[in-house]
Amino acid sequence: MLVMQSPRGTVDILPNEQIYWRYIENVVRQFASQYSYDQISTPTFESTELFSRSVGQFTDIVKKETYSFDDRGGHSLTLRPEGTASVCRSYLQHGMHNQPQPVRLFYIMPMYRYERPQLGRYRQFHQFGIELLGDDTATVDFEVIEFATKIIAFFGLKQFKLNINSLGDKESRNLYREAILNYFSVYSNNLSEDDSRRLEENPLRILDSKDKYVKSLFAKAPNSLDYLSKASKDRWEKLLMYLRDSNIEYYVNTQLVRGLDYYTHTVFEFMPIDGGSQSTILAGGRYDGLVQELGGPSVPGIGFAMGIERIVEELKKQDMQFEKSNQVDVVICCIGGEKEIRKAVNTAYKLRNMDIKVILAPMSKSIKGQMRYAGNLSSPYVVILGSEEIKKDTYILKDMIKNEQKEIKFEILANFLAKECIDNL
RNA sequence: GUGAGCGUGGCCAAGUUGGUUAAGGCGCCAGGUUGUGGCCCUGGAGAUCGAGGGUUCAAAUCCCUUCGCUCACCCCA
Repeated sequence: MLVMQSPRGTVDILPNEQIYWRYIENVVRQFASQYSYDQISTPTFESTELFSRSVGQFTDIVKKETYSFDDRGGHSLTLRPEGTASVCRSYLQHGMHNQPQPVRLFYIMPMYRYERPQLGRYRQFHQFGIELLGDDTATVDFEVIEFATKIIAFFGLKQFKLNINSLGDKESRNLYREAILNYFSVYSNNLSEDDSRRLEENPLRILDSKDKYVKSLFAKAPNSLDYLSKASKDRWEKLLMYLRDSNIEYYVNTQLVRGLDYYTHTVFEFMPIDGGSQSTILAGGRYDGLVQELGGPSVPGIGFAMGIERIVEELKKQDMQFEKSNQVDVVICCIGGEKEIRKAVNTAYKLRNMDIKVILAPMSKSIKGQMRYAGNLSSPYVVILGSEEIKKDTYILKDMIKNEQKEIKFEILANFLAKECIDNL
């Protein structure tokens, strides 16, 4: 039946879905503008090395989820699995560290991850994200979190709660990693395959485990906040203070660790209270070592990414009313032959010059078929042209809602339509 | 990558102890007298039952393979 279909994990965004996308994009752009973020777009593919150096070559994302290939020149390229690394690369490449700091950027771009598809999880998906580079004070941690909070609230996603945690700087993070490793190693014989693997490769990830036994161990497990250096602890407390001052609701979740290696200090995530699996809708954090890791100066950064497909899913649940964006004003129907059609074509041309949204009904159909077509488009008006009208140089204007029609001259028709359709511009 | 469920015309779907032309609804198209939509009536197009192979006299219904979707893991936005 279907000889060709879109590759696994990819979807067509059909006309009736576009409305959600346009809406989200508009909202997001408005927020970006309010917070003074400028848009950046980076290439769909980058040198593979960019991601292994930033995201981390031992993370699952890089290890088993990238779309990588060699180009004809033998360079290994990778479809970007996330946006932060690319933005940092661009920041460096174009010397944005020489601009007044911090630099605020946002993006809306497709991302690629080779994963098993599920609802809300695709191989090509889209993210809106912001990055703030060149300021390491807690004030911008607050700003970024505030931005995220406002956007989530704007979309009416009340069931999503802000979870935050601090991983500390590199040193604190390493100390903590050590502590986790020691603590769980004691129980290593009882760990599942997945969990022992995690413990070996990326100990912090074990805090994400859904295993009941492992979860029971969390209670007495080392707490990341206890391993923060003085400076880390200080910024963490400031951030919480700022949040409290603004009455931004947050939940300190010391089990919150992220899957990308570059995160330091603040990490946060919007998760639903009754968490399903593909349920995180927005997540981010600070990445102070990243730019340097890419060969640049030591530039701190913080940002977040929001999954647009996941927002769309949520909006669909809300039963939102959108205006039909492509509503035509007038459909022109013909009764007769070439002469009538010729005049109809020219009439459409003249009305379009006045910015009226007008289309011809399909001329191969009978008048009944043409009217049905106009009805299906819920066109508020129909103009009918027949031999009688040609003779008198008049037009029949039918109001499809009131079910009334009158025969008028072009001037009157044009003036009327111009007036009626003015708010559709 | 692991485990489970599902896959019938554009959409929603009946039908599975294997057996004549694979229901129905929506949508689409055309008519219901000569130049007009929406309601109603009538008719029509459209499915090699996801694909490939096998078992059988006979399969949408059984078996195998494969593709896709969904769910739980893994992971993550």
